Amino acid sequence: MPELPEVEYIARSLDARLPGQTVCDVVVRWERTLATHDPTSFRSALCGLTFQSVGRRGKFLLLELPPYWLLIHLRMTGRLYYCPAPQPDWEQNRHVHLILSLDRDARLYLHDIRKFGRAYLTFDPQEVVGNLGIEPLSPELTPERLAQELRSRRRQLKPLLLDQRVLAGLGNIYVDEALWAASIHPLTRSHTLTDAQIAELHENLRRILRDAIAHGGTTLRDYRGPCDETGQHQFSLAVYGRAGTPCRRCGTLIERTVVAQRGTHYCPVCQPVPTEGEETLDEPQTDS
DNA sequence: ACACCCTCCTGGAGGC
DNA sequence: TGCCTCCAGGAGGGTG
Repeated sequence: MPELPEVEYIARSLDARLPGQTVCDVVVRWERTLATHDPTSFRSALCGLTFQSVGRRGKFLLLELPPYWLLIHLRMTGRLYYCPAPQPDWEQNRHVHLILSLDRDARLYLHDIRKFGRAYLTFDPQEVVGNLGIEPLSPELTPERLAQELRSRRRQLKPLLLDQRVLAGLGNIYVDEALWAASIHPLTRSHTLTDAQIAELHENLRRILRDAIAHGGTTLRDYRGPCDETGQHQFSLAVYGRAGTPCRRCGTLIERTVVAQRGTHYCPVCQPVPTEGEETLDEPQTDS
């Protein structure tokens, strides 16, 4: 499932290929892929436009096609595949829902087994990504800013970190990895973290995201880069998908549980369950 | 404010 | 071998 590192890798790869290319034709095979248009208006809006740049915001790909922006969210199983010539296998693939024909017969395919991915065509990207929180790798995300985001809420840490309105781009894999690296239990209440824990979380979160980008992302099953390449970060995972295997730090078997309807992987020794005492101490006031 | 559940989807895995 | 059921989960919506 593409999260920040995978989307960042895809954006960089496409930014080296798409700028200067003009859209010659558009084929929509699954209408609901289009979040903002019907196939006819989508096609007539895009045809003749030229790519200017490709970037990322959270888990959204931002494809600049003046005067429009084409925003793509890959959700669970979405893939973008670029090739300099039409590929019969891809043209006929039943999971290809969108095909852009470019200059010199190049192709950009949107492939999505579960059909959750969405494409948004807009003049103003803020209409789509305006509610996203801070970028985890931005210089603005200092330990102090992270502390402010965490302490202004009283939520379980895992669902908070997954909330795109707070931090933009984190998904299930990297949240589990970051919490393990910082030795924090996923159910810990956000306002109970110490300065030291927040510093650990800040540092490890950013390190893991940078490593994963450098590794071309994590390929567990479906993820591929725009040239069909797999990522390599799956070999560096400490907890995600490792239930029943030894913790890389202490040797205890990694456990899997469910938090906020999401599979959650952690080390029961390195990430001890937060004690109830902290919370009751912190909120002694009761309703009257 | 926050937790919880449902919906969208399909392929893969497990049970028998 | 084959059929059936369950499960994974990002995001948005509704409910309590």
